[in-house]
Amino acid sequence: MKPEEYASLLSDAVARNETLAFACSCTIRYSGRAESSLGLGDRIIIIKADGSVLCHQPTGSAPINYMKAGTAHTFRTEKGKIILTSNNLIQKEKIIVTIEKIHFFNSHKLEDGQTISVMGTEDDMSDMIYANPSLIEDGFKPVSQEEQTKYGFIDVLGVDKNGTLTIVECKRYSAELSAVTQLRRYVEKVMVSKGISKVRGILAAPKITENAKKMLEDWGFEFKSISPPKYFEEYDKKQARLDGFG
Amino acid sequence: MKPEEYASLLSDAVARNETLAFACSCTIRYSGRAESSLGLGDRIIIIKADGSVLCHQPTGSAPINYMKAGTAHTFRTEKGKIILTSNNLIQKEKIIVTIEKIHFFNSHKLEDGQTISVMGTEDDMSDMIYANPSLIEDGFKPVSQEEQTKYGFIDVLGVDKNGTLTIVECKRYSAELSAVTQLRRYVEKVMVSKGISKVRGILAAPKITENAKKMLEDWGFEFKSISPPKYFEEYDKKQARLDGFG
DNA sequence: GGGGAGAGATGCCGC
DNA sequence: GCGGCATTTCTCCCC
Repeated sequence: MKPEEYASLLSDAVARNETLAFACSCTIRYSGRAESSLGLGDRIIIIKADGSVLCHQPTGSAPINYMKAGTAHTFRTEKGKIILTSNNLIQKEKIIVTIEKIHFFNSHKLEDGQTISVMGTEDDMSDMIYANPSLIEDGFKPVSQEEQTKYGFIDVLGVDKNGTLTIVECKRYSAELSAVTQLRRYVEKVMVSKGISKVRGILAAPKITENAKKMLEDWGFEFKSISPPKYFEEYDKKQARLDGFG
Repeated sequence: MKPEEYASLLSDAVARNETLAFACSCTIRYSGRAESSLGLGDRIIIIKADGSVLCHQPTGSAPINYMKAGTAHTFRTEKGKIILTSNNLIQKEKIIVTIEKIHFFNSHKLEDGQTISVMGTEDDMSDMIYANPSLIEDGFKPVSQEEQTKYGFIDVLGVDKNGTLTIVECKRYSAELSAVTQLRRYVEKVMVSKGISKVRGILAAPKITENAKKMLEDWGFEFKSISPPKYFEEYDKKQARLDGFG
C-alpha cells in the first residue's frame, strides 16, 4: 500500500472514532512538559477514541512516548514517509512520529462500560485496622479514618490503652525514608493543632528498610509489621478446582 | 474463525517471539501484589517478545492490567471462549483473560535498538545550576552534585557568599509538602554529620504550593523559582518554518 | 482546578 | 539484590 493510501486509511479510522493499533518503523520526537527524541526503530502505536496515544518499543512495559485524552491527530505524507502529528493544545504538548514503513495496521470501534475493582490497597489495609484494631496492639481504639490536616491526610487516628493519641500511617509495601518523614509531619501537625506534647506515631507496613527503621527510632516512632489483605487469594485457594483460577 | 483456530494462531505468534496486538471482548482477573477483577468489555491487548503484557481499555492512557517481562503466556479454549493465562512465577503474579470475541488480531517480529533521550529532567536542572550557580543567587558556589548521605541524595550542595553551607533540592514541577520534608531531612542530616548548627536549605522549582511555602518558611528555608531547561523549545522557535516542528 | 497522596506504581542508578 | 528517588509519572479524591 502506498504511503498516501495508508495516511488516509489512518485518518479515516481516527475520524470514525475507532481505536487504532499499528506497528511501524519510525522516529519519534516529543515536546511538552519535557522533551525527547528517539531514533529509527520498530514500535507499536495505539490511538484511542478519546485521543490518547501510546508509543511502545518492542520490549518493556512502560510506553516510551504518550499523550493524554484530548489530543488531536493528523496524518500526512512527506517524501514517501507518513507523518503523524499529535497535538494537545491545552497541555501544550506535541508528538511527531515519522513513519518509514507500516508493518501492520488495524482499527475497530470499541465499547467498554466496566470499571476495575482492586483489592489489597492501602485503603483496604486501613479499613482492616479500623475493623480489627488489635492488629496494632491490645487496647488500641481508632477514632477516625482519613483525618484531614493542613499538612496531609492521616490514615488511622486512634487512642492507645493509656489514652495517648496515636497516629498510624499505612504502607502496602516496604516502608522507606519518605514514609517516616510523612508520619513525622502528621505527628508534629497534630501536636501543634491539638496542643498535646505526647503523640505516638506508628508505621504499619509489611516491612521497613534499615535506614527508615533507624530514622523511625531516632524520632521515637514505632514499626508494626502488617500486610494488606488479599481476598481473592483466600477465595482462590478454595475455588481453584472449580474455576481453574489458582 | 473458530476459537480453536484463534487460540493456535495466537500461541504460534507468541512461540515465534513476535509482538502481538489484538482487540477483543473479554473479562480480566489479576492476582499478585494486589488483586483485581474487570467485567466484560472491549479491550486492546499487547504481548511483547520479552513476555510483558498490557491490557488497555478503550479510553485512558494507563493500562488497566499489565505484567512485566518474563511472563509466560498460554492460550486455550473452553466452552467456545479463548482463555489467555499469563503467569509470572518469579513475581508470583497471574492474569487470566477470558475472551468472548476477537475483533482484530495482528502480530509481527519487531526490532528496535534505540534508546530514548529525554531533556528537561530534574538532573538537567541540577546540571544547569551547577554550571550557572548565580541562578540560585550571587556568590553561590556549588561544592558537589548528587552528594550521597545515609538519609538520601542531595541534588546540589554548595556554599553561599557568607560561607554558609547550602543545600539545594530541585523539583521539575510544582514543589509540594513532601519536597519540603525531603529538604528538611537533608539539612538535618548534614547538620548532624558535619556538626554545623547553621545550614541553609533552598527549594528550587518552577512554583510551590501554598501549604508547602508555609511549611518551608516555618522551617527557615527558602524558595527559588527555577524551571528545568528545554532545548527543543528554543530550537523550534527558530526552526519552525524549516522543519514544521513548532 | 489545585493540592495531596497512593499506585499491582515503573524505571534508573548506586551500593 | 535492596534502597532511595525521579517520573512527560498517572490516577483518584477532596477541598
